Amino acid sequence: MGTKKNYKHLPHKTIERLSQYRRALLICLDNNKSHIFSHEIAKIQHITPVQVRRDLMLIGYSGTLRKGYNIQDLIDLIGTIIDNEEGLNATIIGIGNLGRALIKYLSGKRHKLEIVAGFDTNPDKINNEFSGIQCYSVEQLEKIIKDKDIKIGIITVPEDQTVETAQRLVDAGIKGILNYTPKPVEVPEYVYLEEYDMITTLEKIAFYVKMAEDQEK
Amino acid sequence: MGTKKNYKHLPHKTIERLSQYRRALLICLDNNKSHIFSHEIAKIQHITPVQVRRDLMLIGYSGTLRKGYNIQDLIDLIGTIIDNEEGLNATIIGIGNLGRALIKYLSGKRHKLEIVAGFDTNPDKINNEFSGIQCYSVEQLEKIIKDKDIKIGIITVPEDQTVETAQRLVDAGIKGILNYTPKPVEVPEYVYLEEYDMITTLEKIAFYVKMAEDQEK
DNA sequence: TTTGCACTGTTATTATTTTAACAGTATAGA
DNA sequence: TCTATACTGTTAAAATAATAACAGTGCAAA
Repeated sequence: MGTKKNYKHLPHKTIERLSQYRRALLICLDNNKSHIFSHEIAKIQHITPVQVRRDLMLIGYSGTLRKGYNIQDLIDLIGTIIDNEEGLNATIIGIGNLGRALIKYLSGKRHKLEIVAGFDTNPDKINNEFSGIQCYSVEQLEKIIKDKDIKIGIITVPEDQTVETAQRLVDAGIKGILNYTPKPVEVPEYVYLEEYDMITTLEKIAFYVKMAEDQEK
Repeated sequence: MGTKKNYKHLPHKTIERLSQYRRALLICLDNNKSHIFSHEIAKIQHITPVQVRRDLMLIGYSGTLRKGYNIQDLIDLIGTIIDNEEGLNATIIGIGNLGRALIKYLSGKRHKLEIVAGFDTNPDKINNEFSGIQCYSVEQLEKIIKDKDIKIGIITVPEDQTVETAQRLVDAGIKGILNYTPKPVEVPEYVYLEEYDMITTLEKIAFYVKMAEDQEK
């Protein structure tokens, strides 16, 4: 009777926060802390302690009264929930400034989630390494994705190549796409798609800054 | 009785979508379309037509039956809502790969929201231009922010400089901060803060890819 | 040993966001 | 001129997410 927790029904927001909790916990671990209180996590994440406790309740983790949560245990548990046990390989298509920033930042950070290849059309970049990641010609996209069992594709190509790139990724059997270009793409429902346009975030901030200023008057 | 719409109470999610609608509308405008249906916008944004119509209702915009929404008018209206009439200046601190990617992408895209300066500590970068944006020494941060009336700061510095950078921005009188580093910061409540960690997005995708795979079995 | 305190864990409530239902209407075609 | 169609706009309902309320508990100080 495998009564393994059914993490499938965790709220989307909780998933995001679990990732953020882990990030914070890893920092605390580096600082030689062994336990942490819900209100400490909450402060780092700019949320309430209740929300932290509620999230942890949902994943079935119990802390110790007056001592808080064991940091290492919690990191491990979050890992079993959001990480793929066998690891998951990702690739970045478009080794421009953004692509290189991502490679540099992501590589080596999470051993269950690795960037294993980059792609570009520029001959100066092809066959070079960036932060230890090999850059291939996009012509080899399908082959490398298959060979290296890549499941997630991060699109950082110039806007006019976005749609074609996404299509090739889908055809190559990719399961998740993160599109950092401002051009929206369409994918079959079996591919998980996340689109992030930096200008949207910026405009949102601008809106609330404006609102705050109007308030003052 | 200035019954100007009170956009202050628009849902957060609607604000985000308005920015995205405008992005999509601008593309359609380039393609010489004059009108667009709610279901067309919806398809681009991967949402339902109902949600589009509801958002537009909230901002008080009316389309034409059987003709849809006038693209230019809608772009203009969204502009009056999310843009600051006098424009809003922003700056990027940290002209590494990510900073340069942002400058290149954002500069010239929205005339009411401009990157007007960059900052770095590297002497090779200081006093150079990147995509037309002047890079200054961080030593001049406070002065330039005041002189150029900068309201929004985008942090793309190395992780260990995040907290100090945020503090200086706050002290310099910045009103909104977008933190792209993985290190969370604290700001007073009068500063609007948005934090974005790319690894969170990626881990979220990994989670749902994993879920989909588990499903198959 | 008792009382207050500082935590966790859970249920209940409220707020927010999305989705559904449907009323209204101009156009096109019969 | 009647009817079906293809839209918009609005209200109602449902789903999701956040917050509040509070019960439980063990330590610590008196």
